[in-house]
Amino acid sequence: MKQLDDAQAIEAHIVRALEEAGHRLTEPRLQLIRAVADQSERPFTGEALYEELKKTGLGRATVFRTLKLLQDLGVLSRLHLFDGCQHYIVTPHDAQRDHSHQDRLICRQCGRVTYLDDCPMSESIARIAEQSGYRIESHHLDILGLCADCVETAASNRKA
Amino acid sequence: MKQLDDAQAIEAHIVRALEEAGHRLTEPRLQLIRAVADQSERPFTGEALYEELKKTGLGRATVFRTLKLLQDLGVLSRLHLFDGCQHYIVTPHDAQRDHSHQDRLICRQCGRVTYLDDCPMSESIARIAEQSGYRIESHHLDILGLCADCVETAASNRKA
DNA sequence: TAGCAATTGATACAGCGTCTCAATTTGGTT
DNA sequence: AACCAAATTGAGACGCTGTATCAATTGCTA
Repeated sequence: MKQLDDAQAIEAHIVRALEEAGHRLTEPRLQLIRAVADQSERPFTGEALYEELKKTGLGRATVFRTLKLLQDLGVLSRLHLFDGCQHYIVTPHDAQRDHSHQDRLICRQCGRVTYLDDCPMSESIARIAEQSGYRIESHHLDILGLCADCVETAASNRKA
Repeated sequence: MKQLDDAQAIEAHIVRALEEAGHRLTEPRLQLIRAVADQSERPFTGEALYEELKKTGLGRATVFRTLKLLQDLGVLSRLHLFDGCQHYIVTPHDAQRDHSHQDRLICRQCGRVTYLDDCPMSESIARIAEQSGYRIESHHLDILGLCADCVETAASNRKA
């Protein structure tokens, strides 16, 4: 399983992606990037991020605009959970080159997201393409359950 | 690959699911179910469905309420595409018992959805659980590409 | 350091549903 | 067949998650 980099590395990486794409690194953007990098393993909503950032003066539009920009750059992804589609999360660094897919484990209790480092689908894709006639371009795999920590918590709560 | 039943079978099946769960089969619901069954292989939006059904007098709230009800019963699912999360589609009959997962092929051109009949993940799940420590409960696999028809159309357009 | 495009914030608006509530319909019951 | 209680409906207000507009501001580059 993949460990995400620390907040500082993620921040630097997002900043670089932004500048390489020819966008300006403004104060509001930097603030947002910092907030996002600090949360890198947990999904967050745009609304929650706005609530946090508006204290320092950021506007609603700026928050959502920047989220969209970072999605377009591939450094943020969206999560589609049972209770809605409004969650964002930092895309792992090396998944960004290969836009073709993402495979992740999502904890329904605490929201933690863990990325698989080797794709369990790689061997099946060719067969599925042949059987179905589809020209396959990408896929998304979300595996849902309880992470190790939450399993443990649940177990000890049951005992107590 | 799985062929969905014809519209009539789907309609009957949804009606049965509704009644078995103790809900009433009203005229508005029947109209909605018919409209949905006719579209069974294609995703549709709530808005489009409402546009169609309001001609016969259905209200907006009824349409969305019924969509939600049918989702809760498991006979409708939602699709999360690049351009949003507002698409619904009929869940294949035998995927309903086993709520634990769905595996599907989605054509980005025409929207057609095809369901896999054997889950390509079944062998990987145990290993992933072990390596990650997660207690895995379900998963969603969406494979994106072009369906056979759309591949062909694209090819003949290129020739012309 | 001046200039000008990119960016911002305020605010109105849009898409997709959901809530409220009075009126209607349903399925079961006499 | 008419009655009844509960489920359902439709109209329209509302809510959440963003987007568009536009004047004011800021960052890069000459």
